[in-house]
Amino acid sequence: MTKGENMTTDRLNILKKFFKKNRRLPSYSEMLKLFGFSSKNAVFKLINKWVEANFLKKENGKLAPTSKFFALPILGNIKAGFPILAEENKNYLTLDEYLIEDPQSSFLLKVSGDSMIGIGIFEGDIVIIEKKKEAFTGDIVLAQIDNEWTLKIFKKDRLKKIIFLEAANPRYPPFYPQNELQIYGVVRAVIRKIN
Amino acid sequence: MTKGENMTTDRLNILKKFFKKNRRLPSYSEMLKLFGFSSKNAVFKLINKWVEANFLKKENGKLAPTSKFFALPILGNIKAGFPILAEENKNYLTLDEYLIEDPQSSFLLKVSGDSMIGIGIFEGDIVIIEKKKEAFTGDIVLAQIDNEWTLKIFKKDRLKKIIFLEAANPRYPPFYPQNELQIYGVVRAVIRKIN
DNA sequence: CTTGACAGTGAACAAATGTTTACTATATAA
DNA sequence: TTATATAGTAAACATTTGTTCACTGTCAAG
Repeated sequence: MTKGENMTTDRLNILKKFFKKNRRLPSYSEMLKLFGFSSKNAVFKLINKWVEANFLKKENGKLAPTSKFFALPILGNIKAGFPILAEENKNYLTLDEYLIEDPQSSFLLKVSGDSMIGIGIFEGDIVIIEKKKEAFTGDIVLAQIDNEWTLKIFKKDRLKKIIFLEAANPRYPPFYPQNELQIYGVVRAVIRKIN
Repeated sequence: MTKGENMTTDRLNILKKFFKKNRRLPSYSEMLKLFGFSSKNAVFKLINKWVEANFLKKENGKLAPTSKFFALPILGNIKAGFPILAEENKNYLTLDEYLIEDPQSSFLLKVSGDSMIGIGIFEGDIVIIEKKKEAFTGDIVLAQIDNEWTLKIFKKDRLKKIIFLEAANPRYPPFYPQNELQIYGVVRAVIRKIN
């Protein structure tokens, strides 16, 4: 990596920090100060490099970050050979884009209880739930049972045409609803923050 | 909720979709078309309402979304009483902001293997790793053992002054490093996408 | 009714925007 | 050495920006 490349990566990081803080890109005049230039044309050329490198894009004459701008590098399998930390073979992932397909119909839920430990959902975890009223066998659903809310595994016995809810913890028995069953959504992702 | 409020929420959703797609806010002229106005002043007034409602903010005369703009509602405990889906008592959370404190020193890793199933980290999960070379007892670390990469629990026996790595799976024995131990980072979050 | 708030139109405008052009200095490669 | 690409300065400019002011129609409350 040459001196110049280091320079532009540094500046790209400055730009990323600005966006993280302000949730927008700075204007060219703001970048002047940000990068320590004294000519807007210097900014102009720098921006165009980033556009070519696909960190930014211009449409309608407006500047915007690309997905690459935000993305974290995702490294392959843990068990892959030695050079997993190498610069090559990188993939990128933006968490929000990866996890939340439709923000309108999604919400988060903080899990309490241990009814789902069998499939790795623990107390304190956050689950992303997509609002919907139907589910398929195997879906983890948010349902209302006896005026209480729970996460359970939705099961449908096709032969017997019976619907029931199962916990992922042997200590809890399966639940067979008497009448209709209120399903509010299905779990699309599990998130656990450590520390 | 009145007709008017519905109107503005609809338009806010249009704005959110625009941002999700373009990663920037539209200009007032773009909003003209977006919202179906024919006067920029209509946009101006609408924007100011959203600024007051803290969905957007203006600084330096520049418009930007707030954290509230992106955030998903987070609903309280599953076992909480009936009205957990009510509009009140809402909290909001932005995933990227919540999960990634320092994007510069973080990367993602796709987990393979079952050495961590005991603490709910499964094959296919994605872990967010913060690059660092030191760890505390109990940290889940990414370490290099015998030219192979693994996630293990870092343990320090204070009395014996011994460092060792533990799997969260009884099938794997603890690892006692002969010489020095290469630690590359510690796991800060676990993410599992379902479906 | 009247009144006032609300939602929007339309035009005008200073300020800021991104772009272009011409030029300089520095470093790299032939 | 010469040539050439790179990184930046400086000034000029059309276009677009967000804002302001004056005005209109509509609807609900007193």
